[in-house]
Amino acid sequence: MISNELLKGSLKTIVLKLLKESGRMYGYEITRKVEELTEGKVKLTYGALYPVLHKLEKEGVLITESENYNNRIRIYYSLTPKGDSVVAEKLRELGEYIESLQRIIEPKPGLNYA
Amino acid sequence: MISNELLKGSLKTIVLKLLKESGRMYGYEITRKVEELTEGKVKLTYGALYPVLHKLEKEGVLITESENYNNRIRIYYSLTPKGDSVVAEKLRELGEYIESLQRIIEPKPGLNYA
DNA sequence: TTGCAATATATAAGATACTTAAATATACAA
DNA sequence: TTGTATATTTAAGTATCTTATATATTGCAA
Repeated sequence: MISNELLKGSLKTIVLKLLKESGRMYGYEITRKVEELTEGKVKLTYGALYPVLHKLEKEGVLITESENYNNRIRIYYSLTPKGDSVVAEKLRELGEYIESLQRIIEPKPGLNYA
Repeated sequence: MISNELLKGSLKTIVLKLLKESGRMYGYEITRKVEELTEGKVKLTYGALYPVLHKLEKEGVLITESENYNNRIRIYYSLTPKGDSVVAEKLRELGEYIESLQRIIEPKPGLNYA
């Protein structure tokens, strides 16, 4: 059975997946990337994103590197080895959930032409 | 942009979609149906389902008919005309969200073989 | 040179959704 | 008579997300 956490949000999984793909990213960059990938349809709020990043760091899923760019602080996040397995599991769960949703909401071909 | 409500849950949409398809259903039946469709992967809890049904009724999205079956009360829910348009909108939103999620989490073919 | 948009992070307060748990009640099988 | 399946209700607690505010720099346009 899919963890019920998923019912409440896929934010963590999204963040972890992007970090897995990009190697490392900073918070602001993550929000940009999600907007870009979804053509503006999904916008992460900072009030949701940063607390999640901090939490994942506390849990040992992410590590940070602070860097300066144009006098602006950038805090890069990347996956720890633990993070690698967490993201794999989360992706599996989200994939299953999407599949389940599609089974529920997609019209059944056999019924459409009945 | 997709409503952020969706980030927090797709339960309402699931319920409305099933009612749209079946004409009318009672609460317990909805939980069975979801389990069946998802091969046990998604289980609705009563503590979540019934409050949602009550709320949707209050909002004029659903109407109820109480019936007796084997001395057990069954409260059948069905969509009102307002419910018909609500479910259409919710399904559109959920579809868009699923599509967005897939764009984020699905491996990009071009990158896999690069 | 003033003001606004974009960049970049942080966090408190509030709203909402979902889980867990407990209550009630009938039918049927072991 | 004990347990499982059916059927609904609701209170208390937790977690997540939104909204709003704060801080600070860069760069462009008025």
